[in-house]
Amino acid sequence: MNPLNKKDLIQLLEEIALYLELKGENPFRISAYRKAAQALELDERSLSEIEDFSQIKGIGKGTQELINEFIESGQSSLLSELKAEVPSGLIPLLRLPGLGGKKLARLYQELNITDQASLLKACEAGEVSSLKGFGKKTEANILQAIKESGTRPERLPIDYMLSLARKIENYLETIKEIEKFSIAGSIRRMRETIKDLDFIIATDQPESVKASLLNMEAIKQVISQGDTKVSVTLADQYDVAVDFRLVTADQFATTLHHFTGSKDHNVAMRQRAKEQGEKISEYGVADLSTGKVTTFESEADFFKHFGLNYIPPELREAKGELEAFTEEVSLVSEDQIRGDLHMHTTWSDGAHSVEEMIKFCLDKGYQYMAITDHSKFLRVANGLNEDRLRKQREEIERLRALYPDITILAGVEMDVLPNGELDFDDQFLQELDFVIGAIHSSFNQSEAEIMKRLKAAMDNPYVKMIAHPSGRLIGTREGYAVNLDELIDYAKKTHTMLELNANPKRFDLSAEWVNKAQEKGVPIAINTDAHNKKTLNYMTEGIKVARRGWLKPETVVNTWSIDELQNFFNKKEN
DNA sequence: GCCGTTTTCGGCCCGACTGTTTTCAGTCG
Repeated sequence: MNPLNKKDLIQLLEEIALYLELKGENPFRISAYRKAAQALELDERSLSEIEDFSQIKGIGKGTQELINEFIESGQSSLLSELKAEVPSGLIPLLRLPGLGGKKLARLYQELNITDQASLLKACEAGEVSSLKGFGKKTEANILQAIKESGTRPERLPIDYMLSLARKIENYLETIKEIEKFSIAGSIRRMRETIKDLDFIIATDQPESVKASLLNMEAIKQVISQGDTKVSVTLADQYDVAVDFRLVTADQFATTLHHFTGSKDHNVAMRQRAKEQGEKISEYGVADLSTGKVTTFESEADFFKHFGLNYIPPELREAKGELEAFTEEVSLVSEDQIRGDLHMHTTWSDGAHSVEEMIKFCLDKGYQYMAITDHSKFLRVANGLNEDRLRKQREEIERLRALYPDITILAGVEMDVLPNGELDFDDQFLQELDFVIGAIHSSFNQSEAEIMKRLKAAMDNPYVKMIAHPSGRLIGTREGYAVNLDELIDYAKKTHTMLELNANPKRFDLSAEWVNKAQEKGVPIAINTDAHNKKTLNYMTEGIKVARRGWLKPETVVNTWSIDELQNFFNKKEN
C-alpha cells in the first residue's frame, strides 16, 4: 500500500464532515473539520514536513490527535464509529437538491432509508410525504431529482458554460428595464468546471424584469421567483440551473462581489469586516454600532474600503489574496499583450488565409504574430510538408511588404512523433522563424515514452515552445501521461517556453501549473491556437487563467517586445 | 471542533426562498 499523503488526510476530514452532517451534528463542529481540511490544502508543506499540526490555524488539539492516529495507524476511530452508525449509502444522497443532513437523518431514522433505492421506493409508496416536515411537493421533488441524477455531470466544462452564458447575456441585453448586469459565480472566477450560472442585475423595475426573465426561451422549470431572486432550469444540451439576482444600482457592486465568491473568499472578507466593526452583506457594508449601510460605485471601491487594491475575480479563492492585495500586485493584463504565437490558416485546418489572419491581428493591435500551421505528420489536419511550408513562407514574405506594421513569424506547429522523432530535420527547421513542438498522437503511451518525446522536442535548439503541454480537454479527455514537474524543470534547463493554450476547451497548462512554471522561472506564452477569426479572441479568457495562476507580466512572453523574444530564442540556439 | 492583547465561554458569515407551517426549519449559495 502507498504511504499516506496529504490528499488522503484531507479526504478523511471531508468524509468525517459528511457523516457528521448526516447525524445532524452541530454545524460549527462540521465546518471545523472542513476548515481543517482547507487549512491543510493551503499549507504548502507535505505531510512529513509538518511537525506540529496544531500550529496551523484551524487545527486544534482534537484534530491533531485525529491526524496523528491516522498517520500512525492509517485509520481513524472516529470515522469507523461514524460508519458504524450511519449507512454509507446516504452520503451520495446529500447531492440531491433540497436534501441536507437533517432531512436525510430523519428519513433514515424514521423510514430506515439507507440508499437511493430505498429512498425511491419510499417516495413511490408515498411514505415520505407522510413524515412531519415533509409534504407532497418535497416527495415529488426528491423523485424528480433521483430520476435526473446521473443525466448530467455535477459540474460542466467552462467552454460549454461560457457559450451558454453568452446566449443568456444576449437575451439580457434586450430587456430595457435592466440598467446593468454581470455574470457572477465560479465562471467569473474562471474555474475549469462550473455547476450553475449566476447573473446580477441592477434595475429599479424588478417586477417587469422578472416577468421578462420568466419569458426567456428554453426554461424547463422555475425553481423560485422571489422579490430579489429568480431561479430557473434551462433545457440546453444539459439542464443548467441559472440564478438571477435583482438589486438596485447602488447595491450592484456588493451583490456582484457576494455572488462572485468564492465562498471562502467571502468568509475571509467578512471576518476582516468584523475586525473593523462592520458587517458585509450583498446589500452593502453595515456599521455594527450605528447600523448605517454603505454602498459602493464599484467592486474596486468596495475593496478600497477594506484597505485593499482591486482583487480580480480570478484570484478570489482565499489563497492569500487578502494579504497580498494590501500592496500593489503586478499581474498580467490584456492591454499588455503584443502578439499571438500560435494560429492556423487554410494551409492546414484553419478557416482563413494568411492575409486575413494578419488583418485580424492588426485589428487587435498586435505588434507581432506567428503563423503556425500543422506539420506533415498530421494528415487529418492537412499538415504541411517542407515544400508547402517553403511556399507558405514565400507568401508570408510577400505579405510582410504589404503589412510593415506587424512582424510576421513564419512558423510551424510541428508534431513530435510517437517514436520520439521530430517531424522535420534540423536543417529544415533552421529555415523557420518559430517552431512549436506538440503531441497529437499516441496519447496512451506510458509516462516514460511521453516524457521521452517531450524532452526530445525541448532538446532541439529550434523548438522554442511546447504547445498545450498536457493534451487534456477539460471534461472530455484526460490528456497524456506527462510529468509536469519534470516538464517544467526541463523547460527551464533548455530555455523552452511553455504554452498556456487559451482555448477554453484546453486551458493547458492550467492556472495551477503556470503558477509553478513561474516559480521555476519558465516563461509562458499565452496563445489562442486560433483556427478562425472569432477564436483569436480567446486571448481574453487566456489572460484570466494566467491571472488565476498569479502570472506577472514579465513571465508572459507575449508582453515582451519582438526583440526581447528574439533574444530569448537566440539564447536557446547558442 | 476552534479560537481569544477586550473573551477559556460563547461565539463561529449572511440572507433569501420554499415548503411546511400557523411562526419557522432547512437548504442553498
